[in-house]
Amino acid sequence: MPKRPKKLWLMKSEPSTYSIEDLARDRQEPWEGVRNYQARNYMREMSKGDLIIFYHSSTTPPGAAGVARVSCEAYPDPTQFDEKSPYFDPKSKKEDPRWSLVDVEFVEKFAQLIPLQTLKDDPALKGMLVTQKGSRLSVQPVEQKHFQRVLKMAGATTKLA
DNA sequence: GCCAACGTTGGC
DNA sequence: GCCAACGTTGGC
Repeated sequence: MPKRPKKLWLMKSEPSTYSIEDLARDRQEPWEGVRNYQARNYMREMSKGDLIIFYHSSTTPPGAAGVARVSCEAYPDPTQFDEKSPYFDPKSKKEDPRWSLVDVEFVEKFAQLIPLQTLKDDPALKGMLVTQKGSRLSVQPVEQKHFQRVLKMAGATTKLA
C-alpha cells in the first residue's frame, strides 16, 4: 500500500451533545448524524490516520478544543436506518445508503480552548474556513499551515508527520 | 432569543 | 429547472 500524505480536517460538535472530554473518556466514537452532503463527502475522502481539529460549536466561547484522529474509512451511518434515532432518514435505502460516517479517536485535549475570536484575529489563519463568516459546514478540510498554526497556538504536543 | 447564511423541499 | 417557503446551523 502506497503511503499518502495525511489529510487534515476540522469537525464541529456542540459540547452539550458531545465534547472533547467525552471523546477523551470514550477514546473512540462513531461520528453519527451528519446530514449535510458536503460534510458527508468530506468524510468519504477521509482515511485512517488523518488528523482532526475538534471544534466546540454553539457554546461560549466557541473554538478549537483539541485534536482527534480518523480511525477508519467511511461506512454507512447506522442511525439513518433506525426509526427511533433522531437521525433516521426514511428516504435512505439499505442497498444505497445516503449517509456515511467515520470513527474518530481521541488524540489530545488542548490545555485551553482556542476561542473562535482568537482564530479570527490571527493573520496566519486568514482563509481558514472556520474563521469565515457564515461558515456552517460541520466537517471541513484544513490546510496544513493552518493546522500547524492552531497546534502552535494551543501549545499542543501533537506533531504533524 | 435573534437572525444571517445557507441547504433542502416541493409546487409549478 | 426555477424559486419561494421552510428548516437548520451557529455566532452573537
